[in-house]
Amino acid sequence: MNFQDSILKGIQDAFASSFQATIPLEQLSLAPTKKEFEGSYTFVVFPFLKQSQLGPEATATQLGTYLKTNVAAVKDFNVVKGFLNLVVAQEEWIQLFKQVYSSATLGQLPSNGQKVMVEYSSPNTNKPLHLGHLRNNFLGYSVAELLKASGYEVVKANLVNDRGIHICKSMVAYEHFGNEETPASSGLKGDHLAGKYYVLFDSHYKAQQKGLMEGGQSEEDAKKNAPLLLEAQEMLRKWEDQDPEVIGLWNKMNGWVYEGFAATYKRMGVDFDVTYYESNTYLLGKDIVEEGLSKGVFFKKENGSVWVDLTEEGLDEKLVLRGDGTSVYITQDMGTADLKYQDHQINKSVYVVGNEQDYHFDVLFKIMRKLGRSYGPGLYHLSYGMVDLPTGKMKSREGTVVDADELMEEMVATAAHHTKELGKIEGFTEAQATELYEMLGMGALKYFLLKVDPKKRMLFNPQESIEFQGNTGPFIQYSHARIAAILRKAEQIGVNLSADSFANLSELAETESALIQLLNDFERKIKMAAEEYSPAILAQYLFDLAKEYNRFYAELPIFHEKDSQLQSFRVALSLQTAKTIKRGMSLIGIQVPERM
RNA sequence: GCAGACGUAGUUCAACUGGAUAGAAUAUCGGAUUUCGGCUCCGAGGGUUGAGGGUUCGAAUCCUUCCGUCUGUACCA
Repeated sequence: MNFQDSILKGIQDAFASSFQATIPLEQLSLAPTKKEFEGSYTFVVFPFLKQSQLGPEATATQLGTYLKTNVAAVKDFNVVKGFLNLVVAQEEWIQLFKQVYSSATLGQLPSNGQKVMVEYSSPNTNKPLHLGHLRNNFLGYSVAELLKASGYEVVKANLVNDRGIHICKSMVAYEHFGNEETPASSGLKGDHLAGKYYVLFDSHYKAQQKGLMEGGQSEEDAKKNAPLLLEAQEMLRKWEDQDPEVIGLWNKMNGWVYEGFAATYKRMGVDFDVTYYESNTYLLGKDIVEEGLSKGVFFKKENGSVWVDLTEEGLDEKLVLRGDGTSVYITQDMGTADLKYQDHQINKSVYVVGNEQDYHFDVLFKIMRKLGRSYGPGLYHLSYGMVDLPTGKMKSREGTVVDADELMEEMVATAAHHTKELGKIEGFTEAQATELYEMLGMGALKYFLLKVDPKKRMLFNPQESIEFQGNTGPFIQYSHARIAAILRKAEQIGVNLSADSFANLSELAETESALIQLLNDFERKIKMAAEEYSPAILAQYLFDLAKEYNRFYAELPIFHEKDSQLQSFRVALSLQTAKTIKRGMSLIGIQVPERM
């Protein structure tokens, strides 16, 4: 039991003895004290005035008096209005630090026996990934890692949209204009090659429309009748009939795309335990429609189409199967939800998908719950906001998308440029330098995209994202490298790092206890970030930790400290901070260097 | 039209879920350092939390009415 728990227990006892009131422990909580006031933890008494039958100040004072005499950790207290600020005894901080310092499982909570699937990325195979996908992938990866750290067993899944009219468009264009071009012959990454033909399709399609309209057709008709579109539709039919030639081309082009994606994923540092392909799942879900009809969850209209009535839940009636018996989007999603459960017996299922699909997932989850699925309550849509550019909205058709590969390349190049300018890499081999640039460039990018609350729409500012100062990834990476330098020196001169070496320490500076307080908060933050599916919570924490460390570093000497206990303690504190930063950054997918 | 999300220093974001004088970063201005790393640290200015009303001891947060921005509302995926 650490002293926070003993303080809470003390408050509970104080209510019992001073006010004859029983308050469940869950209702009591401590907040960190604002820095303008003296103390480390604050208890807010307002909510408990009914139990105390006294005014706020009197209640707080009575509680404070009780705590000071009965709880060892509480050295002193002060009362401001209804806020009881508690000053923690120095020895308690040192005790707490020893506890944190000796933990063998830093940043890993015990298993909770639950299994969760996190589906993210989910690309289309007709074009390369862009900035929006970066947010999706970084979020998905990080949330999966956070869930793992907070005790879940995690399955990372990718559902690839590898079929449909958009893929056929790329294929049709390739047939017309491809001249047997391949990634090898063109020097293009496979996904970029497919994307090139998707764009070509669009421009030729538009030209045909224009021609038809000049020939007298309405815009609407021209869109429907353009030969290229008809060809793509015909190709989709052939694909569904398993036409060998079409399937052959489809396999060939998708193969190129997967090679391209593999390279992109590798650089992004994300991975998957399972990959689902829509070409395998798009026919699923029809049996669920039958099930829903027999359970009375769905109903049939005169033309044979099947619907679900969600008006009681505040939504509309929603189609789940067309009149001709063919599937719609949500039909296969129902099927895939069941498939995921059959394959992995998951308790929870997280979908990392943009917020333009809020309505869709609302409907899907309500249906699965109505059908009584055991995993129904565990369905969660991690809905994230769009990424805007300073120039305005991203639009693929207008060519204002930011390509993921290009952006990553640019970030790494900028990191290289910055680092060379600062000239801190003497002694690095070429390979080490390259590795460092990669770490810094990707760290800057990931941190920039993850530090914002996922739910919120965010602005991507290219200039600001590659900054190395302020609330950035490289600032935190720098802090780690700096501590690593200290640890190297400590080892060299043989500083004793065992907890015993500072056993009799009794005086701490304020920045030291503040650091301990932060270090102790690590696992709570992991838990919070996992529960809210928000890597931003952890990112913010790591920034605060790095800042607090830098303050400590600026204020107190380490190797110039004469007292060997203090010196050992400060190096140990540095070590613990480095470990925490390293582990925390890994949970948001960022690596930290030993030197930079 | 209907539904939902959002609106916080010049800018980009926080605010531990209703708590204290709304905090960081950045930019601007001023300062520090015989130290183990000047990508560091300290300080200053900068706010009617879109507007009004309500609930509460207490509201950026909850309710309500406006205003603004965005998304969704396909027998598309």
